[in-house]
Amino acid sequence: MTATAADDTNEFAASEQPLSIYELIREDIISGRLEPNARLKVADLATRYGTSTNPIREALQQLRGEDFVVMEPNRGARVRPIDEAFVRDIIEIEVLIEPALTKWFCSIATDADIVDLEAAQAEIEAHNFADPKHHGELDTRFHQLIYDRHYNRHAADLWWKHREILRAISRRFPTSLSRRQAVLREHRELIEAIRAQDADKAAEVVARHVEGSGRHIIEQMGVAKRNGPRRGSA
Amino acid sequence: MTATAADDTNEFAASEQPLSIYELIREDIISGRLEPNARLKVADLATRYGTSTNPIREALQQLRGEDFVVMEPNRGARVRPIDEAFVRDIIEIEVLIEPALTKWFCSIATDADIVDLEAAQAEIEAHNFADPKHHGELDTRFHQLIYDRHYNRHAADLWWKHREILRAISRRFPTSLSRRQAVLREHRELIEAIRAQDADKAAEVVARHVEGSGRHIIEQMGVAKRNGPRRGSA
DNA sequence: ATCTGTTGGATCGTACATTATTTCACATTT
DNA sequence: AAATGTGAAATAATGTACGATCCAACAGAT
Repeated sequence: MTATAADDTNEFAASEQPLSIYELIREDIISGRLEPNARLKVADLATRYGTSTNPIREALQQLRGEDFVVMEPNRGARVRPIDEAFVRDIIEIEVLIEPALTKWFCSIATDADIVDLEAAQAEIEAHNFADPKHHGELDTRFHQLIYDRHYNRHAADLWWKHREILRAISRRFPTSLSRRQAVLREHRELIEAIRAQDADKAAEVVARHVEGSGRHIIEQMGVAKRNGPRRGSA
Repeated sequence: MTATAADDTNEFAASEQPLSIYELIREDIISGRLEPNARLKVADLATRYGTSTNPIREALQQLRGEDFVVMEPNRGARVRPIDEAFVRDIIEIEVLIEPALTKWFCSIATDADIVDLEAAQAEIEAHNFADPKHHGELDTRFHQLIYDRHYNRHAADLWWKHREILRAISRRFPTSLSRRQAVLREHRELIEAIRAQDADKAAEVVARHVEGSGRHIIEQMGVAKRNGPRRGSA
């Protein structure tokens, strides 16, 4: 799979080839334009994307296979509702996988790779969390440098899929100041560990990084829920 | 062995509702009736399952999302070809996930759970690898006792999916005598570790178990390839 | 107020049209 | 004459339209 359409925000999308219906719906789910638990009527989507219903149905089935959509017989499809438990489940898997991927990267990293990582990190620090969405893209690119060339495509794809889901969520929440500091610190620690060829240290840092990221997202979700869905004044 | 497509679903005959097209195709892929890399023409499948093409197309899309089939634009679908690298990738992920699941099981296992595990193990030993397919079912049930109640549904589902793929492959190969011994020994070790509440030991045993299982499958695949490519419908 | 028949809407299955690809005969070239 | 390029027909995937079926909400009657 390896959908390498990572950094394009489908605005200049028409330049290459028209994205498939599947990709369009997927992007709309990840970006939040189609909200979690939103009903997905094939007729509506057909008019929305200017096609007939059959491509919509097939795209939804594929998305169901990827767990982005849930379907009940004769009752249609909905965007997968994402709750704290779901995020926790994904994070627990990533805490296992990402350190393993990182360890291998340590054994093949070159000077050029270190330079790339430092450049990506510099961009993150320069941007300094100004825009949550853009930060998400930069942060994804940073970690992608480490995982993308891994020989285990299955594991890398799994990371990517989880990453997109998490990005879709964290996009809606602010990043606390303490979390920002931790992110920057852990990234720097990670680069240092890789440079020092200390695979165990790098794995430990990544595990802590993922764990902390997940905890932060879950906390933000809890805050958002306590403050009530929409309906601001209290 | 020709055909016998009809009676192969006997074990689940109690199921009242007719299986969906998706489930039928999926079963045919896992059971090997649809061979790896086989071309999947919607028209053929439509006549095969006695329906029109649309349900077939949607089922294939879902299976694509689950990575059971691969599709190229305008060139149709094929059963995912499974090679050694693919198995290795899955095993590497399982080596990470299964120990973690097992550790948690240690903390919640009851006497009744131990009894169930021993009963499942007794069945495996009684059967003694007489029929590869049946052994696969028994072995799956053994491990399922450990993973099925885990709170992390995502991880458990991932295990189940990988398990089905591996079962589909190993079903075609014999189990070497040394591997058989190892399987039984490791299962007993695992039960003992759980009984002794030694989570680390249990995790270590499981990691070794998965690793060995994967290595064995990959070796068998290599043997099969050297002994000449399969006869088959192409 | 609960139950039942009706109605509206959406999903699901079938048939057909369109578009792309593969195949194979045939002509051209070396 | 063998090899290769061309093009038309066959084959199969993709898209569109429509009828059948199922479910949910609602109106009216007991």
